Amino acid sequence: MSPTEPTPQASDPAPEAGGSSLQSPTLQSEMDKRFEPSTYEQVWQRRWAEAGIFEVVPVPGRPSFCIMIPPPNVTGKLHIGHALQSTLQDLLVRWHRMRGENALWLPGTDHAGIATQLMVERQVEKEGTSRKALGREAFLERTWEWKKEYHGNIRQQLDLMGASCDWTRERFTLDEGLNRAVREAFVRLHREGLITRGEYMVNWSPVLETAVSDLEVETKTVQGKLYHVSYLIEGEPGDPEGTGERIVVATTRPETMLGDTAVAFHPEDERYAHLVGKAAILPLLGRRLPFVPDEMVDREFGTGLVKITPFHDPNDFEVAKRHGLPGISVIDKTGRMTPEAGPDFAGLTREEARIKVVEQLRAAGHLLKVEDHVHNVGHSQRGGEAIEPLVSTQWFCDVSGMAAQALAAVEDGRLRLIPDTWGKTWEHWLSNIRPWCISRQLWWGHQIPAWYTADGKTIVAHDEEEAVRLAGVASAAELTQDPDVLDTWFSSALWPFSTLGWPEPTADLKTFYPTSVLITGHDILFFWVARMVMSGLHFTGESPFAAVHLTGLVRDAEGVKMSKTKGNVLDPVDLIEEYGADAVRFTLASLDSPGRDIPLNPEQIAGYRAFGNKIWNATRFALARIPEGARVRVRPEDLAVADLAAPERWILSRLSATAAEVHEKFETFRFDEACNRLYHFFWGELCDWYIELAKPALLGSDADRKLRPRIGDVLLSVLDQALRMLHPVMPFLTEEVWQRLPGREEIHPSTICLAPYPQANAVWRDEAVEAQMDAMIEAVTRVRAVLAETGRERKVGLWTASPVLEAFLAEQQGLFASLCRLESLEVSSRAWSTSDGGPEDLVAGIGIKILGAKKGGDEAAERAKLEKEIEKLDLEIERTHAQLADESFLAKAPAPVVEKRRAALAQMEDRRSSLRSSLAG
RNA sequence: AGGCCCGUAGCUCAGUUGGUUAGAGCGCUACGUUGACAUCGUAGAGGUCAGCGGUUCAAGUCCGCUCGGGCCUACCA
Repeated sequence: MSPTEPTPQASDPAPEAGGSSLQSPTLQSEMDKRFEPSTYEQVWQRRWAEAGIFEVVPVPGRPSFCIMIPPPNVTGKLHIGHALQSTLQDLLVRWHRMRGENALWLPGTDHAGIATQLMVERQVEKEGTSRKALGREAFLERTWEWKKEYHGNIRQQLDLMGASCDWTRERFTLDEGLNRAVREAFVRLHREGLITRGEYMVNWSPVLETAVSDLEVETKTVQGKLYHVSYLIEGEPGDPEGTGERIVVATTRPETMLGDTAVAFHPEDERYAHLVGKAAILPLLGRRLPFVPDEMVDREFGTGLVKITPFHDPNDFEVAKRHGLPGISVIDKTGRMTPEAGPDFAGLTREEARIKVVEQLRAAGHLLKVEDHVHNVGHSQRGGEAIEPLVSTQWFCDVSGMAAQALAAVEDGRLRLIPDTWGKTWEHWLSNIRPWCISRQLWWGHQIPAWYTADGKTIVAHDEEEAVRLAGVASAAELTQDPDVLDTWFSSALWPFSTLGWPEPTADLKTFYPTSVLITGHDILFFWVARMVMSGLHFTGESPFAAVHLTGLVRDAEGVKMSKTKGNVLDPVDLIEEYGADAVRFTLASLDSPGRDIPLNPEQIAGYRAFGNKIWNATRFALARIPEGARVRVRPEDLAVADLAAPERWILSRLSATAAEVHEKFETFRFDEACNRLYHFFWGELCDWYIELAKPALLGSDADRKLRPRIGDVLLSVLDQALRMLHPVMPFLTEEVWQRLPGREEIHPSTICLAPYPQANAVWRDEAVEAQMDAMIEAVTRVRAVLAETGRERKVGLWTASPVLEAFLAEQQGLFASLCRLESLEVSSRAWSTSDGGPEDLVAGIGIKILGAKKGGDEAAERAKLEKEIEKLDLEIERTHAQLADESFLAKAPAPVVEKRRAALAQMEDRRSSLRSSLAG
């Protein structure tokens, strides 16, 4: 906010800060010529933590803003994608904090069931033991130890990034409170009939030995084979030789034929209608396979006959259900063949069995041909091996009703997806959703709150005590708890409210729920976002956040996905070490444009580090050169524009315009454009122009200074507000530099983190001075260019037909000359004549005449350049003439557009005549 | 198989509801070091906006098709 427009302030210093400045040791020393982020970044992070300024004590009456961190894997390491997401989350939370809101960024970690268990398994295997040998209790103890050991890593890395999380509210998906929420959710869903236990076909990972959900299966296209196998048709009873008729089925998985119980064909397939009531004989095992007609079969594919393996293929499972066919398990949970596969195959792996089945089929003359065949095979996302569809008893959650709710929430705007192109994907997935298999045969996770009695009853309860009561047994000893744990995403789905104390109606829940925005990668839209929305709507009646900002994937400089095997992984910790966290943050934020992946080039980070150096040095210059007693001004009357010279009025106007734009860009999650505005304001407008315009007064005599009242105050105040505007993106540098500004303690006594965010200030907007300055800037640039090209003596004449502009130029004559390093400058109201010699030009209504003598230079090249420029103008003038002669353009285009074209035409014609006289002279 | 996104300067990308001669950063070229910054300054070169067709007074922008790249979803044995 600007000093003129007070809003609720976060300016009350945290008690620990004691109202005094948070001193950084580096503040004691002179500012070095170069900035060195590593000298102050972590110093500030520690100071801020010690002062507790990110610990939220909600102030009643203020708006709340809350972001839940997408909890990283507790034993993991932050990758560059986390760095991007953390940057954006921190940016938003710092922005809202500076706007005086109750701004909470709640950190935490995820127990990440499979991933963590695998890591610990690998560790104990290195010690020569195994998970199973240790037993559940001992293994879990090891896993908790592991968690404790690595837990601090995530915080440390977030600290490096400058994350302003409230660590007093940190949560872990397996901690007591969240476990309570998980049990509550499970019991409620069960009592509503949405969670059930049953025997169904699931995606089984033989390596992990657990069921996984549909989402954890990745379909990969593989080059496989299609085996054509001939089956004999069973003869009439009492006819042991059979009819001699053969049929041919095609399969990509011959080993599953050992579990076949039928052969299917399309009900309308004339070729096979006569087979109804008959059966085929399964080669190798001699099992009788009835023929069944079923719509599932595609008549065009293969022979139009499909072998049915109810227990090892999801389609076949459905067919078998429809026709009452039995199923036979021939593959077990470790991926080996069962005794039911027959003595020749029992104990073999799936792969070995395939080879042996094919061998035996070939030997028996049943293998007709083998074709190459490209098909899709589901693979385990974690284990990497082919998923085995298996029938097993699992817990399922019927999410169809919740999915409809989630769909509606996006449709009616309670939840915004950003960018909104994700709406279609959202709709497609949610309207085709299937029951969610939520049980996992793992140990690390939330154990399912279900108990079994000796006589086979299932009791679902919040805890053992309740289970004993409900079961009507004497003690827990008579009950066995389900050994399985819940899918990790089941607890993550509750994250936005379980972290705030749900199911208890806590103060935090009231203050911060629903949360404001979720920032995460689009890769977990279904895994996590959709499930949070579903459970949020179901349990709280509200979307858990008002908006989801989905970021792209961070790629390498060439746009290639980062991967360890390619060796193109950029580690945020390394990048911070080399460039500083602020530069990394600025880069990531400025690359976040909607719906795009993010190519990260270290050269670009270096560019933004240079920007940091620019900020550093601009401040260093200001502090060294401002007049005695100059200070940051807070109140508007201290910087009344009426007293100020044009450059001061101009930069304050630009500052105000920038604040308005940045506000709009942050509001709409256009972090890239906000960063670009900030960059261009600071470097392009403040440094390149305003500071240059200030130099004659700051470095010159008292007389020079008299012409520029309050110049020091203006420079410091603009710096102050620019730093505050930049703070959410570059927290460390802005704090380090801002602390040195005299008078900044009136903005906030201890830290920029709690200083108000600058807002547009209408009294500073000055369209007239902006127009005049724009014209001057254009003219200065043109003069520099002409002088550079022609190598003339630096003597220049300006003229303009506009009296207002002429007066302005006359007033700024000294500055104009200094910006172009001119020896002399004349300003007049009339054009110079060709006889005055020298090239001329006309930009933004200002005529330019070079009055200085030739000092050499390539005359032919100059003429060629002029000619080219005139040619371009000719073309454009001709086009514009044609357009303005077009009746339909004049009739249909809006008047302002026509007016603009007319004005443009006049300008182009004026300019052309100027350039022509240059050529003539 | 269906859906989505992308194709703009050497590279990576902006470009709001269609409206001046299409922008930025990096890279490149020339010049510049009387003290904020060489992590710098000044200026410059560089684009038939993938292609074709359509709508419109007007298209990088809207529509259709084609080509090229990427992603997601999907049970064809």
